[in-house]
Amino acid sequence: MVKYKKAERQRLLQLYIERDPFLTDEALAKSLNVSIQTIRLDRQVLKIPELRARIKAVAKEVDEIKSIMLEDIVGDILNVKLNESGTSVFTVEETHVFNNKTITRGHFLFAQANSLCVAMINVPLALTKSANIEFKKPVHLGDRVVAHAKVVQTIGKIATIKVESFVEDSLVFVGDFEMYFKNEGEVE
Amino acid sequence: MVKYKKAERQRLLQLYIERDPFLTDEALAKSLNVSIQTIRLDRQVLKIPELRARIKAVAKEVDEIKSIMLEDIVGDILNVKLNESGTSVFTVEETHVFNNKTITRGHFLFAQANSLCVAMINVPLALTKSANIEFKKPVHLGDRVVAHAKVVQTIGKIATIKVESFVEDSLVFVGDFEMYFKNEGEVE
DNA sequence: GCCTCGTTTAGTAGTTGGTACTAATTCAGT
DNA sequence: ACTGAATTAGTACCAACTACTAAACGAGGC
Repeated sequence: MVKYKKAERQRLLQLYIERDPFLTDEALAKSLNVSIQTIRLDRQVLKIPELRARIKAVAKEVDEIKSIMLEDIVGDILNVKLNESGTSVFTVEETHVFNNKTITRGHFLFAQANSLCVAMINVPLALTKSANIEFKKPVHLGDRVVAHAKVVQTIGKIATIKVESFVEDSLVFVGDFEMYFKNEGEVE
Repeated sequence: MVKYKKAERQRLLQLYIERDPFLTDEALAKSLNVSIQTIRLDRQVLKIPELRARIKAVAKEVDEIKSIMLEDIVGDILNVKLNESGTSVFTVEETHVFNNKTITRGHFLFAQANSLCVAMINVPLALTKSANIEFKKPVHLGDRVVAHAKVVQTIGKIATIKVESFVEDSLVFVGDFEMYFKNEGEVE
């Protein structure tokens, strides 16, 4: 039942809402031991939006994240000549780097290359059979990674694709991918 | 300005809300060319909650999704003997498979193996230098993938790790990873 | 003591996006 | 033309606010 001073109360308010954006003014008023009006004044000066707006913002964020996660593709694919060549651009964001570091986790570079290979094969479903990859240089937060892929050969149901990824002019990743053409309804 | 029949309208209603949960009854009423009351009756029979509840439900997913995405690790890592061996378990969910198919996108299997290799190296930051991987069999939605990793040799700043991933007793993925020990503050 | 200014609280009206309900109207099929 | 289902209209109520005015409180200065 402590009464905080204005500054401390506003600091706590901010903290509480950051920790749990689902708190109503009423709940906040009770836990900070002031009236609802005070909470509203505080929110106003701190420019914290109301509960519904906060929830909406969180939900919008989730939507974006989900749509990114549900994509088959990592990176934006450009200039695909089916069964020939293709290019993909991928910009490294916070979610792609190691915690509190700036170096990109390798599997995103692999995923970009792999996605590009899948997209270049003109069949309903192409699966990666094998890959031989090399990480040439660390890639950092904010880097724009451009992957170039070329089909080297196609024998029967297997295509061999060479991928080279660059940040600016420096080679960061190379990979040889063997892609397998899977027919619809095929038994595995 | 078409008026749909009841069944068709309710089908569309469901579809619209699934595609965009942020639609108000008013907006839905306009696009389906009926009154707000009809939309509310429809929602009631279809057991679709109101806008705020829908948004809230979406927002509540945030913690799970975010924590999954912000993790450095794909899969749960068990039994790690540093610089020796390790095991990781990864269950394939909807987000990991190709759209409307059941086959896992290869880069998640790679990511699992790669994450496990990173976790097994007892330095502040281990980077993948190269990998030689093979996808032996397609992995499906719901499959529980167990990856076993063994350090084969360590020479200087490079460790070689062999990873084998299984679904039940069948080998689905093998990979040889070269991991590079990155010292703190090292220039790249 | 009293005065004052900043802070807090109280109270009112209005908003959004609903629920829950009743009653009236429209439409479709016989 | 009638009937039952479907639709629309209308009302009261709710949560969680915004925006505003006004009153009460409280600590420091003279």
